[in-house]
Amino acid sequence: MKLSTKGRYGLKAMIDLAFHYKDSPIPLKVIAERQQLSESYLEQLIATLRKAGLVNSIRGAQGGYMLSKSPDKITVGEIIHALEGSLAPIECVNEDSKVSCEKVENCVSRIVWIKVRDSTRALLNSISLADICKEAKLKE
Amino acid sequence: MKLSTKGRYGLKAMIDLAFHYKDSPIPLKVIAERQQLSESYLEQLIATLRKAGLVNSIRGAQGGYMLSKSPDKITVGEIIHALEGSLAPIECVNEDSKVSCEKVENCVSRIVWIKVRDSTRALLNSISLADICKEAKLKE
DNA sequence: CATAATCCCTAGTATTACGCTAGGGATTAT
DNA sequence: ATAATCCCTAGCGTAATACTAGGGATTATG
Repeated sequence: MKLSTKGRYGLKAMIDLAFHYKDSPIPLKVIAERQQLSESYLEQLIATLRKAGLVNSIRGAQGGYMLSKSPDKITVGEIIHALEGSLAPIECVNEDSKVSCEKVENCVSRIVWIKVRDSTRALLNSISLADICKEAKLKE
Repeated sequence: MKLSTKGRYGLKAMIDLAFHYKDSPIPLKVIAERQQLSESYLEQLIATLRKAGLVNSIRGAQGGYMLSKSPDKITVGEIIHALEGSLAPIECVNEDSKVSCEKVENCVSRIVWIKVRDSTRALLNSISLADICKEAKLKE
C-alpha cells in the first residue's frame, strides 16, 4: 500500500508552488533545490502535472511553472490521480482500466477494496492545496 | 497505492477459511483450488498468517488450517497488516519502522499521509471476516 | 509398520517497476 | 548572441514482486 516517489515528490512540488502562488513563474531548479529533489526527475513529474492541466509553464529565460488555478481549487486527489493513476488498491476496482476480472460479479473480497478506494478518494479530494498551506502556517 | 498479491491472495484465503469455519481443518490444497491460487505461493502467505496468530495448523494427514478465532473476531486490518506490513502510504508515517526523516517536524505533506494512513486503518479494522461472509450471503 | 497426506522451511529465479541519469532540442528574455 | 529556461525520450541499475522447486517433519490410516 505504498505510494511511489512520484506522488510524494509531485505533491511536494505542488505545495511549493502553492506557497509561492503570487511569485510565479518559478523555475524548476528553484523548486528542486527548496524541496531537495532531483531536478531532472522532477521534470518528468511536472510534465505529467502539466499535461493533467494542474500547472502552466512559461518557456525561456525567466520562465518557470505556476499553478493553473488558485490553491483552493486544486485538491490532493487530483494531483495524486495525475501522478499515480487510479487510487484503486487493486486492478479490478480501477475504473480507468479496461482489464477486468471475469469473476468480478461474485468476488467477495472486492467489496473491501471498493470501500478502500472510495474512502481514500473522498479523503484526498477533500484536501486542497490551500488547506495544506493554512495548516502549515498555523504550525509556525 | 497498489496492494500486492500477498494481501489480495491472503485475504481470499482467510475469507475461504471463514466460509468454512466449522468444517476445519482445511488443507491448503483445497483452498488453493477453490480460490485459484498457486499452492506453494499460498503456503508462504499462510505461514505469515500463522506466525501472526491468525490461523492455526494441524500437521499430517487429515491436517490443514483453520482460523484461530471466530470470523467476527478477525478484521481485514489485522490480515493486511500481517501480510503487507504497515498501512502507511509512505515510510515516514510508518510507526513500525525505525527509519525516520529528519525533516519530519516541518514537513507539510506529511499531514496528508497521516490522514490517509489513519482513515484506511480505521476502515479496514472495522471490517471483520464475519461482515464479509454476511454481505456475500446477501448477494446470493 | 508403511504409506500417503499434509504442514513446514529455505533457496533460487524470472520479470517487472521504480527511481533515477543523460543528453539534446526548442523557446525566449536580456 | 547568449544564457536560462522548458521540453522530450531513451536508457539503466537496483530492488521488489511473484512465484517455483525441492526437500524435511509430522501424523492419520489401512
